[in-house]
Amino acid sequence: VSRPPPLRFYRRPAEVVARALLGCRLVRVVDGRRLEVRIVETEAYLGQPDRASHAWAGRRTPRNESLYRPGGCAYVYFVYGMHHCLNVVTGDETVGSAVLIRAAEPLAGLEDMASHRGLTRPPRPGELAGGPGRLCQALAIDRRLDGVSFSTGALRILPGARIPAHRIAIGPRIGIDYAGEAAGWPLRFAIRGHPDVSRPAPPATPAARRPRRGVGTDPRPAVCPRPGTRRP
DNA sequence: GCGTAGATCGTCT
DNA sequence: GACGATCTACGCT
Repeated sequence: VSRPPPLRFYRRPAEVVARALLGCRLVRVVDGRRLEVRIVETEAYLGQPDRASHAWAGRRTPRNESLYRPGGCAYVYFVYGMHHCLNVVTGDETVGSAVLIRAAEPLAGLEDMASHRGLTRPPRPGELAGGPGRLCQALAIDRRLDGVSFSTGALRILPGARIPAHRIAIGPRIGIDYAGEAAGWPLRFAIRGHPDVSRPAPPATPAARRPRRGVGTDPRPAVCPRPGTRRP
């Protein structure tokens, strides 16, 4: 009944796609078994102008080659000697931009996901796919899926409920303190208050804001390039 | 609840 | 030879 989004869905600026992917479903077929999750947290990486991006300053190596493909395919990389991270490539093949899938809500195949994660006891909220490394482990995603299309095959994206703006929390990205000015850019998107989000979301209204860690509390300047512009 | 350390290796300098 | 777009266990409050 629901088909993959058209390729033009992906061939837009990364921050637009990052927001649009919230609520979409991710379907993984492995060993003939179907695993399904709903995307609840994403981060945009803008490519050349973005110091946190693997394509910063036009960097291009065998590892990140998939970033320089047209939007709509996967970029999977290996970090910290033990974890994989899944990205959705965005824009056209000159940009090097992508969206990191940070967290998802398990919908189907939870037993298999728990098994992939090495869990014996019942999973607590966020324990199966709350975090980029956990998500990849739960869905058995590794470098073998680097470059595959999200429209066909073993890893698909399907449309989901559109998340209204007031349900979306926006803040700086996680784990990129080395990125200078880009570290403060508001490129992390999450469904506000969702239990599977990898870190706390801010209060619903600015008036209710209290000192707290998480999306929306970083004091650094929130400035990032507008789509199509460049920055030194 | 919070902060910190250690794991572990592909990749690029 | 250094360093991660991370996760977990552990110690302390």
